[in-house]
Amino acid sequence: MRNPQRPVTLDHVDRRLLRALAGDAGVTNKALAGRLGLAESTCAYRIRALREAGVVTGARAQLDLALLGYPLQAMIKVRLGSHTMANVSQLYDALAATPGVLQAFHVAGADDFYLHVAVENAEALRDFVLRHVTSHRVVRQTETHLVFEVRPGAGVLGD
Amino acid sequence: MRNPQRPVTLDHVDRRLLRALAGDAGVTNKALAGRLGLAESTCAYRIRALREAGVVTGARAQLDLALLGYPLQAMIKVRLGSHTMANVSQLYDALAATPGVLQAFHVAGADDFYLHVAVENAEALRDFVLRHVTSHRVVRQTETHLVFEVRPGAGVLGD
DNA sequence: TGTGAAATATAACGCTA
DNA sequence: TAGCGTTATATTTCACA
Repeated sequence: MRNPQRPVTLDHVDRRLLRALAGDAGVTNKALAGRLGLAESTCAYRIRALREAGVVTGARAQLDLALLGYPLQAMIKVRLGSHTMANVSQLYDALAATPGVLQAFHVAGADDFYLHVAVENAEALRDFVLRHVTSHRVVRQTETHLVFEVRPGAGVLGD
Repeated sequence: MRNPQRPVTLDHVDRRLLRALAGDAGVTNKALAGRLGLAESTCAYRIRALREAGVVTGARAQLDLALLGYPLQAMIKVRLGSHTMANVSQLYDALAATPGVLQAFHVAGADDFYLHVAVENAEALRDFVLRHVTSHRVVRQTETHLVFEVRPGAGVLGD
């Protein structure tokens, strides 16, 4: 690991490696090396270096949420009535830890949090909001928007 | 692969496997089997079955965006002036493919898209909005909110 | 960059409950 | 049907030249 504040300098090969790994972390070193025209040993070395530098922080499996029985997604905007540090961070912890929450964004503006959630159906969504969001005293208002679709973006390195 | 519409039935072991893989896709089969108390052959078999069932769709490396030089994140709400199918899907394609976009949400409500983006600094954020969002004719209005922090949620399986 | 040894993954098999 | 243990083969990883 390195100083997490100072940006790392990457060359073109690093960028291509990161792009490839961001798209498919399961790719084998052999395949990657072949695709980029590197020796396998070199490719493995650079990937390890990127990991040790902290640029690659881990890998997560992507799940088909609909197949798992959670075909409905929503974005829930949460607005607080009180913004003491303790209130905000405690609620943030609680919301992020609630099953069904895919991501919790703490944002600036009129709303405080955006919760991206996946649920079984409309009824489960209503229950989620009532039981796990508005049930917190500090929550003053919520606004729930159905998510038609989520797409992975090009990312900071482009595609 | 299976019929992508019909939910799969998972037992408790499958759930634990998916939770583990969602948190760290890089874990070795040996370690996973040991942790869950399975034979390595059984563990490998079940993981492959989950993959073939389409439950696990892939794996993505997580990058430290600040270390890469993109320490600033924002959520940009995008509202269109015309909602023909062609307009919407074409803009969606263009926005998702724009470098800097981490995720693009197509949502119901007054706003049409939420763009989660990462940029170098405030100036880059302004340029992003002007050059890649409001430059599209069909975009009527945008609203940009700084993202203080993003947390991975517990996910549909809990943590 | 290349090499080689150790660790690991993969896939197939038969056996069992 | 699912789990287990065992094979053999392929692949990855890592230290070193």
